[in-house]
Amino acid sequence: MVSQLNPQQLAAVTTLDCPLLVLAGAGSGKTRVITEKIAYLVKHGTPAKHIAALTFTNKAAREMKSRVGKLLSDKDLRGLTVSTFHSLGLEILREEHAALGLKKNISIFDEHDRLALTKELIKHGSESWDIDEAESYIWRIGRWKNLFVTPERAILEGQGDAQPAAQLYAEYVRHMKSYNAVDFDDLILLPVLLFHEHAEVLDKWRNRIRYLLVDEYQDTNLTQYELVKLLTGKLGRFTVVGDDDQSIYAWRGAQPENLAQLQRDFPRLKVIKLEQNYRSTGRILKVANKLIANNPHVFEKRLWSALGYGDPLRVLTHKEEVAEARQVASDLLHHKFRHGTRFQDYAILYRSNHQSRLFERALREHAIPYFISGGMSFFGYAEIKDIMAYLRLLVNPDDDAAFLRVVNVPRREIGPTTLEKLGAYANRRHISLFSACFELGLQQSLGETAIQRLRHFAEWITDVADRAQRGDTFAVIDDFIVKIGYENWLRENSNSEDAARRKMGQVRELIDWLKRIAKEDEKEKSLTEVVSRIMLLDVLERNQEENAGDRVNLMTLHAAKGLEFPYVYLVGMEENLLPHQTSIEENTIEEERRLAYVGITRAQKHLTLSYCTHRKRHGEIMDCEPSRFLNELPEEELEWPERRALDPEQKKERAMDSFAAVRSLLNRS
DNA sequence: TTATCCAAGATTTTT
DNA sequence: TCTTGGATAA
Repeated sequence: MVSQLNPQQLAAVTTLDCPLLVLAGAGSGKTRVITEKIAYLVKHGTPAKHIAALTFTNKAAREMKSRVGKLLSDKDLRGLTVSTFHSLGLEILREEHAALGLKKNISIFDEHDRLALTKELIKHGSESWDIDEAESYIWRIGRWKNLFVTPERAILEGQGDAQPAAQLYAEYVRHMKSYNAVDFDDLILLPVLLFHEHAEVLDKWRNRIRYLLVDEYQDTNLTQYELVKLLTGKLGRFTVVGDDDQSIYAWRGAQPENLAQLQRDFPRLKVIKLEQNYRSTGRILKVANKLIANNPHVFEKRLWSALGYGDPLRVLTHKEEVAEARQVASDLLHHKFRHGTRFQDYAILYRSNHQSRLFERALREHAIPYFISGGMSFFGYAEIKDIMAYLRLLVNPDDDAAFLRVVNVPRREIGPTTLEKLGAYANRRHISLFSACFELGLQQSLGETAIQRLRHFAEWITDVADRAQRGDTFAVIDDFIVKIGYENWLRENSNSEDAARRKMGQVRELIDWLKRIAKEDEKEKSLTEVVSRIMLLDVLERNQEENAGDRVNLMTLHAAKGLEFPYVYLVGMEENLLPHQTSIEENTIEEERRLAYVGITRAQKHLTLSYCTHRKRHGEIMDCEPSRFLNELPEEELEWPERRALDPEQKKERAMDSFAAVRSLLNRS
């Protein structure tokens, strides 16, 4: 099986004596290299329990697990870690919580909880904080966490305008700790801090993970890189696989520079390039190479293919966005019938989610089945958040975010004023809202009825948590959802009976999902484990099952990374859309170019690009220019009838050409 | 405490 | 244009 690898892939798999960076171009078989390498390691004396492979998404981890499963026996696989960075972080935190001063029942705060906490802190805190800046403070705090900067350092080193955020950061950390909660960034940051401070703990983990593989390495941030360095130590027993041309998450803190940094930190680093592409035709790769050549590169790379040259790429021009959607839909349908393909062979890719609506409508008009990935997160639904908050509260009653979310849902006549006073009291005493409910001192700030209501709620939570702990956890959960009359509450708060039914369906789906997670793997999981596990999962896992069936794929370019389709439509190729307007303003064109590159390299056989000359934006019809990226593609590979001379240079060339043509005609006669 | 209206803002979103 | 959230009135 190893013999089927090409020479570069083989070298990547068998190189064990030095740290290794694999620069894997799009479609060059990087997942294959990682999975084969895990098998190779096991067969050459490293037990699976000492190997860890890290990915960014649960989906990638799942895929990798299943592929390794085909290469190794169950016995050989035992103890292998294939997980996301965040899951590994959670595992470390759970095992080492004591060293960090945390309790075992850790809550995970999502974006929403984070915002709620921040706003709460701003309201009760220093004058220098501005509630309207909440989002930007959060962004800054996240930045610091990703750059491995502690509050102390942020305060010391922060420039004047960063000071309020730095102060808030310190306060935020303090509160999170008292809630026994962590956010997504903490799942990486806290293990790193722990390893820095406790050499013996680090040793333990280094001994456990003796070989580390990292997928999509270009997407790591500084803290994640620090974690990799700590775990692998000076020996650098690792293989990281990445592609700087597919770095599209810099806006989320990813540092593609980590690729180059590796060479400086590990002088013995070996670099192997995978340049043979097994996905696309030669022509598609030529176009992609040409486009990405406009970006600066630390490592030069040139993809090639043995799959034949293929058809020219088409560029479709449309008058406006509705026409674009309709033409793409009918073009797709014609193509399907002419070539006898399946709907699932097609993908429509766009820059931003709102573009999907038009395509949905057009596909429906043509009775074409479709499937949208991404968009609304499962955890974006209020009913899911409510139930999750209840579950979190059962696991960890000190989780204030969860407490606030559900204390009055359904209505328990505990209004904002009561909560405000309770919050102020809890804040003074440095305790959670839940604990505050039981304190005698509360009588000074709150009336008797309010206190009674709060206590009643808190006691009820304690009681349910107790029962869930002792008895059949899920029976208790089913029971409390009925008990609180959640279904009725949904009915009262929905526009229609239909909507209420749908929402209740979602809740049931969540509970079923929880049950499934509790039972997966050999050992039964505790509610704590299930709840934190589910906080790290999202839409994708759910969509996984729904995606069955022969349907056209609709998704953003970000969501398309890692996927491939025989026929791809890359739509909305216009200035201000791709590249996105804000990217133009902030001058982050290179990342937009990579985004276009990712889109192009998804196509196996045929790629159609499309743009509009006019588009309605925020209700107003605007003129659109074709994307600069279209002009960067080699003209001879495109079928673009409407191509107009777009930049002055080309206009000049064009003019010269026709001038020459006329002259040669004249000369002939 | 809840319903309703109006203004503002509108990328991408692995966990 | 459409959604969301804040302010206001009942």
